[in-house]
Amino acid sequence: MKKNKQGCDRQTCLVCRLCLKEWLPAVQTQKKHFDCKKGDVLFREGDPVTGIYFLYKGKVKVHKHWDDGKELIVRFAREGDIVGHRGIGTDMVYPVTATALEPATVCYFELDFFNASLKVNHELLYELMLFYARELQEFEKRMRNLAHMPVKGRLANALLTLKEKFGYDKDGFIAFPLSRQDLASYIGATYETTFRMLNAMIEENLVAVSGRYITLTNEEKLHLLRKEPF
Amino acid sequence: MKKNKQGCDRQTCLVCRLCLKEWLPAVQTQKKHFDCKKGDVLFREGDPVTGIYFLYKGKVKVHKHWDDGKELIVRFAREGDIVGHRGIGTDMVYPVTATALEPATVCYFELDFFNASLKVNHELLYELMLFYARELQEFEKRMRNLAHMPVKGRLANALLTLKEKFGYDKDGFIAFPLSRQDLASYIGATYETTFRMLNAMIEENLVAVSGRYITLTNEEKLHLLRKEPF
DNA sequence: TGAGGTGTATGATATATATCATAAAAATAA
DNA sequence: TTATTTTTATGATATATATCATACACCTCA
Repeated sequence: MKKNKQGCDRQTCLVCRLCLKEWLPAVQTQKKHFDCKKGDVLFREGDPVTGIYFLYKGKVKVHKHWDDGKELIVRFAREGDIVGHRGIGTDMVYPVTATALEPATVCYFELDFFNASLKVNHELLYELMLFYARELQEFEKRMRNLAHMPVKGRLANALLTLKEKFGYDKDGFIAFPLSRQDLASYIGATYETTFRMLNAMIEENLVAVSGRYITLTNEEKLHLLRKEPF
Repeated sequence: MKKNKQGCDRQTCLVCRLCLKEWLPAVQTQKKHFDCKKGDVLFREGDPVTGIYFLYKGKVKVHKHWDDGKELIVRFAREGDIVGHRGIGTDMVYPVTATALEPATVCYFELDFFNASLKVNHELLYELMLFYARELQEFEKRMRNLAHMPVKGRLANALLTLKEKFGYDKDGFIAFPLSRQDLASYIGATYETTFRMLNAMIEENLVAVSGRYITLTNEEKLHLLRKEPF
């Protein structure tokens, strides 16, 4: 991960978008930019929290480890998304690791400055609060699914969610390519089971796959697989 | 759930504690109080969000349902805790149900007033944001545990957490009595497995049980069961 | 150009956990 | 008090999912 000199367009991240214009000059001087290549780690679980990142370009996975080799992917982030906010509010160590899935550029704020920004910019603080609130809702749902929904349903659900969140690319595939392993870690299952389930879904013509690219060919049936309790 | 006339001590909930003193008179006129008895539902999953609750007295479980009969208990709340904040920020329907585990009294704010309070009271908003942040961290951890940790570990972990959070009562039991079923729903397992695991832990002298009251007799070994990856 | 890693692909087997069935005990209601 | 529901208690069985083992295709990098 090395310093980037070009900087950003000053309108991608929450801070640029929601701070008072009087505060923006401070933002410009404090903000740092970094480039990282595929596989680079922005921060690692257990590291002391130094600051907050905003993804300016590229894709990142945020994951939590277990027992060396196993992981749970907590979230996928893309352009504009905040990363590292999980470090706020507690132990001052990141509870997760963030790894670039492709070459990426990030905006970075040191923690003190970010906190100062929150104190000064009510709107920013409010949006951040809402962001947390929405994430919390999403996680509780995923958690219930993990507890009660079978792997196939979780997979269907994950694919629908990815499609809703990232849309299709020009070739008609979900604009977020994923290795089978990452898909498995995201739904909280092993590689093998995920692989088999995905194959089953291909057989049933629910999805079609080209390498790491996936597309949904029967959304209705996929919806049935993630049937809600009510 | 019926109206309570006595009111509260004006220092238990976040709103009372963190609002500007100029705002407190408004708080006093807007705040409503309710009494509810064991089993009463404060709000139900799917209900439109009308407001925010603070527990003034008693204990409440916050749970999410699946497939009629199955549930996941998302959180236990006691005096001073906020309940219903999960309704903020999205669909405007509660994503969870809140049920009293014993007779309880709650302070209630209509959503509009609560939002106005957030706009006016920076400190309140900041604390709420931090609260969400901490909850999010906790949930991600629980989610990873759900994905990778066996039931026994999750049970050990839950008991340790409950003890840390609620402490012991005067008889030396965790000050939060729970039915086996609720314990099971909390760790995301069936009643039967939870029951057997708890029995195993009693055999091994890790815990002791008296009805719905539990105490930890060997915390060290319990800690080993929830061994962290690093 | 080969070597070594990483992701893909499948079958065989093990096992943790859910499910089903049933009953006693305890709490709550009538 | 009896009646009825809820909670506790256990055994037998089923099954979803993990684990283990192995092979091949495909990058990439030295």
